[in-house]
Amino acid sequence: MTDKQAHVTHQADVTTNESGELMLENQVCFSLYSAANAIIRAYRPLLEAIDLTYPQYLAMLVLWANNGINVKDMGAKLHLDSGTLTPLLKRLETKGLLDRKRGLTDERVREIWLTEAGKTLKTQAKSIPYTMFCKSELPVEELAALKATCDKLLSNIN
Amino acid sequence: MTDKQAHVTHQADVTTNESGELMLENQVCFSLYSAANAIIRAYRPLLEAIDLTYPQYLAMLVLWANNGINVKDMGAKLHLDSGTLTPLLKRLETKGLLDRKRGLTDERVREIWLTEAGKTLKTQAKSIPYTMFCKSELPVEELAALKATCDKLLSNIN
DNA sequence: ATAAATTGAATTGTGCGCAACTTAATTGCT
DNA sequence: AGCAATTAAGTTGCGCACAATTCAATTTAT
Repeated sequence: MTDKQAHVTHQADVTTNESGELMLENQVCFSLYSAANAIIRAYRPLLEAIDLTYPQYLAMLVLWANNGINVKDMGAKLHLDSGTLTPLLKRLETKGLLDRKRGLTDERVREIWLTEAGKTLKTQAKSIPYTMFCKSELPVEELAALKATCDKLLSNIN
Repeated sequence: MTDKQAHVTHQADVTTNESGELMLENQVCFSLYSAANAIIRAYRPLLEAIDLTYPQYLAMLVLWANNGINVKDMGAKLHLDSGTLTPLLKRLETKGLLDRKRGLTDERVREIWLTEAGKTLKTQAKSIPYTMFCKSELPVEELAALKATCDKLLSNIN
């Protein structure tokens, strides 16, 4: 969306906004999109050291806190569906970090259990958040505000 | 990175931070990543009406303001490389929205020129930013702050 | 009890992002 | 002029995201 559109909210015909509403430079969404890409790019060298991609790292974060979680619940936490998670989890299984077991009471669900290697990896991942914090070169307060706005945006949009 | 890490900056061993530094819920980057995905998801129904994806829409925004731009300069504006842009621009060419012409003075460069259909599409795209602004349900000031922080983050990280 | 509806996961297909590499054109150097 | 270095774009390959669909297991309604 375009920045500083308050005056637009008072007119029916948005397209008459002459002050460059279709200019890339004014679009909040583009900034968000580019920043998210840049963040993932910045994570890459850190995650290569433990042979994970950023989405794989997120899945491991969920597992480190919720070992044995199923695909649906992990998807709810990560805002991702089985179309993304199933192949991702298969790759992590191939790496030997987890096992994908069928639920005992319900054959449909897949429970994801960390292997010892998967549990051990947590130690090596501990330094990553602080390294990223340093790379950002932003004050904690601004990062907190950024997170709060992103969380609001996410819940408003869904 | 993890939220509220100020106290961590004063200690050498980051891994001793016991207060959940590896918890998904505290990670600014995850919020940013999820919000960016959600934004693109929210654009989709609007862009389907004009048969564009979000990255294709961004390329069209660049062209509407800079007709005849080359791939390298477009990449600089969008923070994307030729590996992403070449196939994307080929798809837009297939749709009949642009022509990819060789530079006259330098045979290496590709100049991207809008067709009449490509120029015409701008009219239909004009209402999109305001629709997205409404979907966000956030005050203009907060969106402006979000954009400012994202822009800073992007330039600090690169 | 059984047919219908729902649910959890997997599959298929498309389009990014990006690293790594290739190709061809241009520029710089001597 | 001639050759090395650089540059712009394209290609290849991998891993997401996600819509759409499929399939099997479970739940529900009758």
